[in-house]
Amino acid sequence: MSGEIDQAAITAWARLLRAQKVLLEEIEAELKDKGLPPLTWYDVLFELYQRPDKRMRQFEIGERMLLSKFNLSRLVDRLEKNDLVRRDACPEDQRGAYVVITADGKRMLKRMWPPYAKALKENFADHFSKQKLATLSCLLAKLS
Amino acid sequence: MSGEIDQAAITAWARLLRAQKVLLEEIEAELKDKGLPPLTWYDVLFELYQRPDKRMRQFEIGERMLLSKFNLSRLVDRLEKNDLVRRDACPEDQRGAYVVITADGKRMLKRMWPPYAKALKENFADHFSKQKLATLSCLLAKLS
DNA sequence: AAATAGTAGTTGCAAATGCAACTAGTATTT
DNA sequence: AAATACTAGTTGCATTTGCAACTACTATTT
Repeated sequence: MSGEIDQAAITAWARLLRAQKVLLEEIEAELKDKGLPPLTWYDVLFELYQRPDKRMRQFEIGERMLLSKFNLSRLVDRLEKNDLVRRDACPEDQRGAYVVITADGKRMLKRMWPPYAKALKENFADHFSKQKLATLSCLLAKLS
Repeated sequence: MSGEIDQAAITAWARLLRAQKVLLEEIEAELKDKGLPPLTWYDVLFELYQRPDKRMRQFEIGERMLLSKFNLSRLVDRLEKNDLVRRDACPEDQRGAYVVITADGKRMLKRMWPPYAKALKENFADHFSKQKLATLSCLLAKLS
């Protein structure tokens, strides 16, 4: 509310930036090490998997993942090329299509989770008590 | 320490990811809107500016900013092309050079700060009390 | 002091990202 | 029902990132 920004805020921001960067790199490295695709693929597949009908419109994925439509368009291309998703006709709106997770996609999700979880645990979860995790989570929620 | 990763940890991680993404986008948008270069440029310039002699070896910048040497090499190219830094000879080690911030570089730093600070304040600092900021900062510190 | 290993930085190439312009369909206005 | 505005998604192009191979120098071994 006041004019100036606090030094404490800058420090916190710097740490947030750094923490996330390190963590992301660890996770990506772990996935790559196992010959698996990048984290973004997991995110898309997981979003789809969560849905009762295992499908979403592209723009819905974009909203959830905060991804621009042009990038998403090509990300879905890549997933499709690897048979992890399929584009199904969308009778309700002929402009777009449903992105549907395939059997291969579900398998990939299962294969990606263990290394993802491992990296997350070692580099993130294990550094906090349950109590502190809750606090952190609660604080970060204020930003969304 | 235990085998499984906690749901609370996953949620916290998801929020961290999301918060940082939104924030970064806001900041970059603010800079772009003012016709200014990306945040990474600010970071390099600031690292240099902080030094008593206003210069650093490339690998030092890389260590501080967690940037790979090849990306850094080209980032410095871009900065140099815009006269924001200079590469000075390094007599102690002929393999590399000193990256030095120029007068233009310092000016750019000053121009970039207000929009950066504004975005940071509005999208981050203003959402927290001093107390909560300290807590957040302290928690994030555990990850470095 | 020659040989070997290691480090700093660059460069070519492939993949990913960001942007603007575009196509094609939907919704709203008149 | 024609015209206009809007939305979903794609594509071409420029910039950026990531990787591997490379050059050039420094440090360590023998």
